[in-house]
Amino acid sequence: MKREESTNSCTLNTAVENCFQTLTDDEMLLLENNLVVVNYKKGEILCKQGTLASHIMYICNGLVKIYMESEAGSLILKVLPAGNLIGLSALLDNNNIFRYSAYAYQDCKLRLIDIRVFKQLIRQNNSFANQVINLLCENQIQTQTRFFAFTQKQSFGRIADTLMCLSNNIFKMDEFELPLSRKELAELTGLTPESVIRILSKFKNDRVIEIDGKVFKIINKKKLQQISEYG
Amino acid sequence: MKREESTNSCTLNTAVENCFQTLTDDEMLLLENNLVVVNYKKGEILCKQGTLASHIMYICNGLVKIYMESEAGSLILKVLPAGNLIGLSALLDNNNIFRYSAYAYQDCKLRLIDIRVFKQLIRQNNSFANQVINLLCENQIQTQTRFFAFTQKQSFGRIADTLMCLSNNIFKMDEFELPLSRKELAELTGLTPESVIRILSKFKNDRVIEIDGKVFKIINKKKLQQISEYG
DNA sequence: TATAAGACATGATATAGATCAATAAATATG
DNA sequence: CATATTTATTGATCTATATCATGTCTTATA
Repeated sequence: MKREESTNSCTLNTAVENCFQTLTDDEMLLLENNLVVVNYKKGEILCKQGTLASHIMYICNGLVKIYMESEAGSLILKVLPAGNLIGLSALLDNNNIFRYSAYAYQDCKLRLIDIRVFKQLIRQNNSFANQVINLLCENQIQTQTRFFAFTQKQSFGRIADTLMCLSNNIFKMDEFELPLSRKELAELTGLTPESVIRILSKFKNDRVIEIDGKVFKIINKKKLQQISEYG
Repeated sequence: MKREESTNSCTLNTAVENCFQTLTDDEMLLLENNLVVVNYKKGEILCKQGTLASHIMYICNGLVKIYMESEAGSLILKVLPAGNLIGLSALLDNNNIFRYSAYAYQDCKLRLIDIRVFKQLIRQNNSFANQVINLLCENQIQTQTRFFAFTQKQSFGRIADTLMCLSNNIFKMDEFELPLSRKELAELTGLTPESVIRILSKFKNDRVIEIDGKVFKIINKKKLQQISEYG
C-alpha cells in the first residue's frame, strides 16, 4: 500500500511545457509577434504587486522570487527557476493586477507576452485554455499545500522542508549555491533571520547539512526528510 | 488617492454566477442530464481529501467547510455558502483528486456535476473555459492573500479578521449564529481553542462584540477592523 | 586602501501563544 | 430522566520563537 504523501510545501508546475505545445503555427506566430524578450539584471524587480499586468512573463533563464509585501513585512510565496510563468492570476477579467511582486535573484531572460494576446489564445484555442486551467490548478494545489504545511510544521520542520525543496525541485542537486540571504530564507519560512541562523547551525552541528557561506550541501537527506515531517 | 486594500483573508468568488451563463441551451441540457442533486445532512462529509473526484459540486444551499487534514491537525481553508463550487482544483488532467475535504455545517443541497462532462464543456465552450479560469484566478488570489495574512497577523488580528469576514462575506449581517465550535474557530485561525476563547472573551469585555453561545454580534465594527489590521 | 554598510552569528531576555489541569455548561444517549 | 460525553471556560505554567544587544565578517564604495 502506498504511503500517504507527506505535507511538503514544494511542487513544481509540470504543465507549463504542455501549454505552448497546444498552439497552432499561426497562433505561435501571433505569440512570437506579440512578445518582447527582456534581460533583467540580478537584483531587479520584474513586476510590482498592485500594478497593472500588461504581460504574462515566461522565465527563459534565471531564478526568480515571487513575494507579497506590506508595511508589516514580506512573504516569499515561491522561488521559480526557468520554465515557469509569472502573473497567471492576473488573467482575471477586468482585474489584470499583479497580486505579488517578482525579483531576479540572478540575471534573467524573460519573454513578456502581451496579456491581451494570451487571453485571445485562451479564447480561440480550447486545448491552450485547458492547459492554462491545468497550470492554475497546480498553482492552487501548491499554494494550499504550502499554506497547510506552514500551519502544521514548526521552525525546524519548515527549514528542513525548505532545504529539501530547494535541493530536489529547484537545483536538483545535493549541493547548491543559494542566492538568498538569511533574511530572505526567513521570509521564505515565516521566521526571523536569527531563528533561521540558529536552526541552520543546529543542522550543521548535527551533521545533517554542511554550510559554507551561501553554499549548502545536504549530507543526511533521510534525516532532513524526517525533520521536515516530524520536526 | 485610494487607500491600499488591507490584507484580509476573505474574498468571495464573483465569477461562479457568470460561469454557467456562458452555456448554450444544448450544453445546459447536457449538464442537466449529467448531474445529480443530492441532499446532505448537517455533519456529513461531502468529499474526502485524497479520493478520486468524480464530480465537481455546486452548493445550492447550506454552509460548507473546506479543510485539509493530516495526523498532526487540520486547517480550514475556507467556509463556503450557497452559490460556490467545490473541487475545481481536481480538474487537473490525469490527477482528478480532491486536495481537501468538505463538510456540511448545515443541511445542504448540492448538484454533483460529472467531472468528465465539466471538462468536456471546458473543451467545447471557450467562454465557459474562460470563466473557469476566472474562478481559478480568484481562488488563487484568495488563498495567497489569506496565507499572507496568516504570516503577518497575530492572534487578535486573525480572530478579528475572521469575524469581519464571516459577518461581511458569509452571513452579510452584524449578528449571526455561527455553526462552528470553538475548536473549529481555532482550525480556521491557526490557533488553539483556548486561545480563541480567551481572545473572544477579551473582545466581549472590550465591548467590540457580544457573544451568547453560538450567536455573535459585532457592536463595534470600526474597532474590529482596526484590530484586524494592526492587532 | 580605508571606511562604511550590510550580512552573518551568538548570547541574553522577553513574550505570545501552547500546553496542562480542573470545572462548568451543554448535548447526547441508554 | 439520569448519566455519559462532548464542548466551553478559566487559571497556572511552559516553551518556541521573537526581540534586543553586541560583535564579527563580508561586500560595496569613495
